[in-house]
Amino acid sequence: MATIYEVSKLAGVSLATVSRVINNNAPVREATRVKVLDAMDKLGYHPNSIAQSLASSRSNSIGIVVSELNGPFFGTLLSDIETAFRRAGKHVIIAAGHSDERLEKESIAFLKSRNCDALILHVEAVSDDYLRQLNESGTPFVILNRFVDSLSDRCVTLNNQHGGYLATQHLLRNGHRKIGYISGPMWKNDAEQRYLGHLRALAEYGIESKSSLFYEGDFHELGGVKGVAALLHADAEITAIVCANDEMAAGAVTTAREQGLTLPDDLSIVGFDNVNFSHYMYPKLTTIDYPIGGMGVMAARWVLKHIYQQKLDNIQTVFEPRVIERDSVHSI
Amino acid sequence: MATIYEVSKLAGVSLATVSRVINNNAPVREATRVKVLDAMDKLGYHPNSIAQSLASSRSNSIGIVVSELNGPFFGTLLSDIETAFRRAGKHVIIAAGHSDERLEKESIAFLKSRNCDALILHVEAVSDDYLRQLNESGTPFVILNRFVDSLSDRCVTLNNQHGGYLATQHLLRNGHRKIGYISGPMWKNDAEQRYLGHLRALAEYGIESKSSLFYEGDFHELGGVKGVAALLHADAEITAIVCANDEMAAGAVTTAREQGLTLPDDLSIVGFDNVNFSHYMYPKLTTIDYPIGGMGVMAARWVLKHIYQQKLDNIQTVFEPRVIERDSVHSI
DNA sequence: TAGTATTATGTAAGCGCTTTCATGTATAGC
DNA sequence: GCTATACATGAAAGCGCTTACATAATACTA
Repeated sequence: MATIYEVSKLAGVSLATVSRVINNNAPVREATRVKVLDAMDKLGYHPNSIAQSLASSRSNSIGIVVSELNGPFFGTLLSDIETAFRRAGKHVIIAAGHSDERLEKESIAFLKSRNCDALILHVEAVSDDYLRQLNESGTPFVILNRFVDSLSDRCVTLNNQHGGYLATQHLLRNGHRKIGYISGPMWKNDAEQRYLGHLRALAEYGIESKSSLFYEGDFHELGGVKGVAALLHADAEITAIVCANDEMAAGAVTTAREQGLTLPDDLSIVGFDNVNFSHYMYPKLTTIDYPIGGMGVMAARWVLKHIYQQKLDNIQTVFEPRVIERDSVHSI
Repeated sequence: MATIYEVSKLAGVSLATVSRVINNNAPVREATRVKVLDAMDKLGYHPNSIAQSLASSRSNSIGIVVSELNGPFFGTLLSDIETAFRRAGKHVIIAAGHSDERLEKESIAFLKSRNCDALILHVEAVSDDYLRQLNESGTPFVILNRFVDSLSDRCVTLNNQHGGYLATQHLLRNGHRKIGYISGPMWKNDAEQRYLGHLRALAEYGIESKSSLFYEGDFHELGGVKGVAALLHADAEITAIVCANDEMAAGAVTTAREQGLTLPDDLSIVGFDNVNFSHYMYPKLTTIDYPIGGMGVMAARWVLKHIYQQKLDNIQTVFEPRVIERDSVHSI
């Protein structure tokens, strides 16, 4: 592998000059630039990014921690983030936190030891305090889907409460009054917020919430499976269920059908996230759109702007959900 | 950030000794080691991985190129690869090739410029020759889901042909004789192999293949949608369709139902890949299992063994598919 | 106990770049 | 034509490590 030294030799200039044309960060006479470019070409030279990083203390890498690498939700997120960064010549290093405090911390430590210039964090288990502390420690980061006081400018969030509100409102508007709710784990902020939105919609229609209509699931298929079973058992007159994410909705649909119900006639279901399989389902799932890709891109833009000094405007930090009407809600 | 120099100062030893305890690659007296460890602890020292890489010309990073970052298939793959490497203290850099020759080459170039110690490639558009050439160029790599002559020891593949055979055989065994086939793009090796397997099964039952029963799709939902439409139109007596992947199967199911068919009674469908949403479908999809996670892990083991000298045995290079029976096939 | 083999540690030369500072060369203003 | 100013280039000192190679300390042999 050719080095900058050989290029400078061939071009008859100094190392510094070659470096300048590589980085294009200082004036170089056109003729010189051409000489250098030619030499690089002739040698098939590519800068050694490791050496660049060491000398400039910039790794051009961004660490991402998400809960899971698989799953439709994070796939979309990662895909869009990667595209945004690669376009800028940066690369991403990805680690999975598995919604576990220890693993999340480990992932962050790992990424820091990798000299990432910045981190994008979708973490659920670590505390706000930990994040505030991390903020002191040097490595800049932006937080996805979570609002942390005093770090608000680095948080890219969805208005989860409004999403929960919309889901239930949609059912209410379609005439449903006995509405079950299958929640995510309530210790997760987004799960809590979505539920709060649900309650707000109920309240607006003067409907009182009953604990028999609530089931705390796990954000996975199984939660939906157990959830419908429990809900239907507790109150046979339920006509609709909102599931706090699409995976649980998938489990709910399957189980409801297995119990002999026809969907959506006997039971309406609305999901949350608008994950890509939601329209492969039958009936096609009515759900709340979570613009996760756009949020990822926005996080990337934040990094590009604040860390790499690209002049970008309009960093949007709060995103709004909206309902995607498909076939899983029956009007009564 | 503390450096090795400060550690050596505090511990009262030389840089070299500190390096030795970090890397644990040369004898150090126990007392000395303890002194050094203490000093590191006191200073909160973490080695700078960039500097380590530069000095050792080892980046401890592995580049992965896949077609897409989203999609259930690659999610599983990436997840398992990441886990395997992180356990070994390595990290992965991911790039998307989008099944496009230029983008795939670009991704590879990008990863090489990032000084990856090795690459794991799931590429479809670049030629075998390009890969052989790449092999000369220095950066070692392993190829996923593709067999390249003269690089066979670096190829981790699925027996796609056998998969195609199994899919059709399953239908045949259930009494179907008029079987449509929705293929992936035939220029893709796996699509071709699966189709070959299909033909073989047909031949075994003495059934002649008809072009009216074949549709070349795109491996995406749309391919399935158009595929059923075309097939049903060409031959109304079709009783079953094999789709060369689950996404097309999803499109096929939806469209068939929209055309008024009851599944699986009127039409049986089998997919391929056993992607995670395939059992969220209705009817739950009978499909061919593609052990993509295991294959990814095997690729990782190859790298660990050959590049990082871990002593690992049993690198399996060919994986076998198997049928996953669910509810989308009707016996006649 | 001298002599040799081992083990433990230190010295210093890089790895391939970036960047500050100094120097040199054109251009402009008068 | 001469100084002031901007532009262009080079020299050299790192960035924080690893790793020969050299040397010192210890163990083993006869």
